Amino acid sequence: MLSTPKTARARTRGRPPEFDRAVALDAALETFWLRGFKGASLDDLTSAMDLNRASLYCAFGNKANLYSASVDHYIATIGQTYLAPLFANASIAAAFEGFYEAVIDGVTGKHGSRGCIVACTLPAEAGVSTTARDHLAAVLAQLDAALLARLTAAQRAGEIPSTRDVRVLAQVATSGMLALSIRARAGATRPRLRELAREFVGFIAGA
Amino acid sequence: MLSTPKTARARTRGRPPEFDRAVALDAALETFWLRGFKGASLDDLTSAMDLNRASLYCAFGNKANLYSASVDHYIATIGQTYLAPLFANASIAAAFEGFYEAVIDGVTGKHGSRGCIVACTLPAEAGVSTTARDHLAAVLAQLDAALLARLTAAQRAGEIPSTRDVRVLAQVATSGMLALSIRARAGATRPRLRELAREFVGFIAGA
DNA sequence: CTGTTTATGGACCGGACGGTGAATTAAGGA
DNA sequence: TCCTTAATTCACCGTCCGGTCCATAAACAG
Repeated sequence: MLSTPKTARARTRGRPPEFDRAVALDAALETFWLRGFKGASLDDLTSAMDLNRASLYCAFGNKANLYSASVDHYIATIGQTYLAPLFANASIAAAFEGFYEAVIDGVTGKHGSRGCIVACTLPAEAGVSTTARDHLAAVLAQLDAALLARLTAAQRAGEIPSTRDVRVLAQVATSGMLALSIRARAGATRPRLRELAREFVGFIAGA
Repeated sequence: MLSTPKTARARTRGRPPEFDRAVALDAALETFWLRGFKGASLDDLTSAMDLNRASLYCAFGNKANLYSASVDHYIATIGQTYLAPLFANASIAAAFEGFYEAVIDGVTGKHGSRGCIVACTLPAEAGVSTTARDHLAAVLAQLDAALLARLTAAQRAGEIPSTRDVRVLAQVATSGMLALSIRARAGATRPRLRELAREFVGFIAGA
């Protein structure tokens, strides 16, 4: 029936929704983040989102779509807070210090150390779902690209030798984030994570 | 009834098992590796292990124990093939080249790119199960320790400056493995993984 | 042989799962 | 006002889930 799952809120016909899509996605993200895709039941989701099953189904299609939308929501909100320091700092060292500090803040949140939903829950699904695998690949590529942009800028500014392959260096920087995420999930404390982050910054900035 | 789940195969009374525990664990590992803990049903497991539900339950207790045993089995078998090159190569660079090459071989196996069961399926469970979280922490610490042993040997041999903190460097080396694993799960090809591994070797060996 | 011990095969259980249908309600359009 | 559209409520469905029970089979001890 509905070809597009109402992404744009185009018309104002019919009964208006009683929920805020962004707020609902926040709650879904929280749930998936902690429990993973398979571990989050529809009961978990509807109670966290304060939403009826039918409403959820009408708004997001099904559980897999909701998970996908939650991951995208994560990228668009929390993920951006990770990237913000990159271009808010002049030196490449300060930029990546700020990046990793923001990441550590994100993966050791107020609700406990949950890591990152991408690094900690998507890979499990990627083994059985090709769409999850493609989603994981796309997110990694997106992160690589953002970090690469900052690195190339630094290289043009002479902060990084032109002999260095910044494309691979961006992947190393992404690796640091993945590792911080998994270690946070395993219970590592912030000081330990900061030690690790500092080492990555040293490598990237060429200490 | 049974206080100990028959870990040691002590006596030879009663009907002998028709299955080989190691072979059964191999099959369980394959299943969990691909599908994750929640994604692998008992039907999946029993058919892969060619084992009856009751036999499985008698031998391993329950699904969570079987998963835990599978992860340990992974460490004891495949994990060791990763570590073997570390001490089989004289130079620190060659040692870690061999290590990452073995890792890449493992995470891009003949059954497709599945990454590593630890990096790709354990973190998802660590969000809801404290035993899974502790298991993840223990495995990471174990890997850190193994890599640290090689690094300290290299430092004593003068290959690594004494000013370098090899403890953190070992965590960096582990990070490289985690990243290779997740990227393999996302579908990265071997040449791309080798590029990344080479950069980590340069990082560690101080190229 | 008989009794004991352990593994096997297969049926079975209660519950949780993802998803659906029908009736109701609230808004805009004519 | 009446019709259309869309969101909400709630009960419901078939299936799959992890786990258990029981009768039977195969080994050893006596």
